[in-house]
This record gives sequence, C-alpha cells and structure tokens, in this order.
Amino acid sequence: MATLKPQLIQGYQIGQAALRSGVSAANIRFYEKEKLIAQRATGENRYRIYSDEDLHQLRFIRLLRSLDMSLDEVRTLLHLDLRKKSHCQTARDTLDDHLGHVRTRLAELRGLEKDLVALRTQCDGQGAQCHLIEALHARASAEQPKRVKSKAHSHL
Amino acid sequence: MATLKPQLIQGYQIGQAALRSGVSAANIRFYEKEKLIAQRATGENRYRIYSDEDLHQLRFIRLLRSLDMSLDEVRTLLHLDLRKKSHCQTARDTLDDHLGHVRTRLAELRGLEKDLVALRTQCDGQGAQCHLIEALHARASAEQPKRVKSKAHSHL
DNA sequence: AGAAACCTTCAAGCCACTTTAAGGTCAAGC
DNA sequence: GCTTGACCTTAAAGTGGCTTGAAGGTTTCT
Repeated sequence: MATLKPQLIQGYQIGQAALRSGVSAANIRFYEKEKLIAQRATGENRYRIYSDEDLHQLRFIRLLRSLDMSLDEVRTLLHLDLRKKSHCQTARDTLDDHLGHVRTRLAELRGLEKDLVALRTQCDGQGAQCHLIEALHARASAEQPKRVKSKAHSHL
Repeated sequence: MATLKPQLIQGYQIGQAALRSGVSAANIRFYEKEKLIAQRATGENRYRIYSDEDLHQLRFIRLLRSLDMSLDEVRTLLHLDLRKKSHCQTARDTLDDHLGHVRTRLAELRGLEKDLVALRTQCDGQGAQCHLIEALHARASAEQPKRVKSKAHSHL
C-alpha cells in the first residue's frame, strides 16, 4: 500500500495528489474552498483530477505554510507575476513582514524560556525545598494588570 | 473613566475584576464556563461578585497563560496543594513539559528565521535581480512530500 | 455479487478566546 | 418619573487552519 502508482490517463486523483504533494486530501479540499487552488471537480463522476502543475502549486503552498505564513500571505504570493517589478516588491514586503512576525515571536519565546528556567530553579527535585508553586503564586500577586488588550501577534 | 474606584460593600463586579486582574470580562466568563474559576453568579440581580482572592486566582491564571501554558496545564497547576510532595512533583513535571514545548517551538522558529533570511538575500531591493519568487518556486519543486502528518506542537 | 478502497459533500470539533445581538439593572440628572 | 448612559446578563457565532466524522456514491478486484 501507498505505492505511488502513476495514473494511466491524465492526472492524479486527490489521494495521489495528497501523497505526492504532502498536503492531505481534506486539506486540498479546504484550500480549494479557500480559493488557494482552482476548483477541480470534473467530468462524469465528480472526482477531482490534478496535474503536475497543480502538484507544484500544492507544494508551493506547503512550503510557504511551513515557513508559518498565513493563508492570506500565501494568497498574496501565489498571484504574483515574476516579470512585474512591482510584484517583486510585493514579494519582498510580504517576506519582510513575515520575518518581522517570526522575530517578534522568537523574542517572546526567548523571554518565556528564561522565565521558565528561572522558575524551574526554585525546585531542583532534590527533595527538601520545592517552592515552585509558592513562587508562581507570589509572582501572580506581584503582577500588575497592564491590560495586554490586543495581542496581534498573528498566528505564530 | 477607568478610575478603579473601590466597591463600597464587599467585592468587585466583573468590570472592576477585569481591570484589576488584566483578564477581560468576557474572558472571565469564559474561564468560569471552563471551570477554571468557581461560579460567581450571586443574589438579587445576577451580577457576579469577586473577592480579592478571586482576583489573585485570575492573575495566577493570567501569569500561566502568559507563559503560554494550555488551559489544561493551568487547570492542573490550579488544583495543587502546596503541602503535598506529590503535588510538587506534578508542578515540576508540568513545568518541565512546558519548557520542552517552548524549546521545541524555539528551535522551529530559529530554523524558520534562518530560512527566511536566506530567501531574503535572493532579493536585496537594489533593482536589478530579484529572484525571490523564482527561488520560492524552485524550492517547492525540490521539496519531497515527507508527509508531515501529525504536527502535535500544541498551541505555541 | 460482494467487499475493499477509493471518492463525494456537509457538518462539527479543536483552542482560547473575541465579538455581536438582544436585553436586564442601576445611579444620576432633568 | 423618565431618560440617559454605564454597567451587567446570556447565548451564539466568528477567528485560523485545519482534522475528523457521518452518510453515501464509484470503481476495481475477486
């Protein structure tokens, strides 16, 4: 099973497309619904058929998603024409924006790690003193409200 | 407005509790529904009333959430009794698990940043050559499916 | 003919919330 | 007393990016 046998006629059904692109069948249908790929319900039975170009597009999307871009960012990059200079600018901006998101989140997580490590030292597991829980509660008391209202760090 | 005026009688209504704990009113109701805090609908009108202890608990939850713990992890830590040694063990385990999550995500994001920076150099904005989009497509072609089936990196 | 292995659509579930709609309560001012 | 406005209430739907499930149609093999 899962033998990647090629379709004889003209393309791949959704299962083969899934195997070959690394995007699950359900996810492919989802991308279709979200207009990230064209609608592909064709012919007699209503099975979708995908071409090699379609597979490329799916892999392209998967790559951008693996870079943690949002579907909106992906949509933007999908419709770019390589030849237009303005489009190149768009691509650059999208990438820069995204890099900004990633770096913001990185900074947050580095802060978190530091905090967690500090907390962890309150309790080194050698029996005796474990003031971890007290430490957490003490921190909670010390905390000011600060109203962190809008997080806005997208989806990372 | 937003003057933090103290309640005369015996506690805070949800709006004041929100201001003082840093957890929004809607979020407080949500935590109540999720049983992270006790139900507090009391008396004649159905307004909730919160004590200083309640505020502490809300801040405690907010602290744990700001450390990016899941509500399940929060639930676990909320019900711990400081005096029981086994509970201390639970706290330590929870913290260690969570630190693991954070570090995993950190590693992923560091990889991402590296990739994005590499891509970015394909197009340094000085007119001439911007092969960014081509580079992305080339990468997509090179990518193997790999079936990344279960992500399982929780919510970070 | 029946079973396995595909495919289809539509709906709901996940997480941690936020937002919206529609309405009840309360103190102050006219 | 009546309105205004600032609170509060519940229930439901929306967010993102999927996954999972139900209920059924199609194709292929035996």
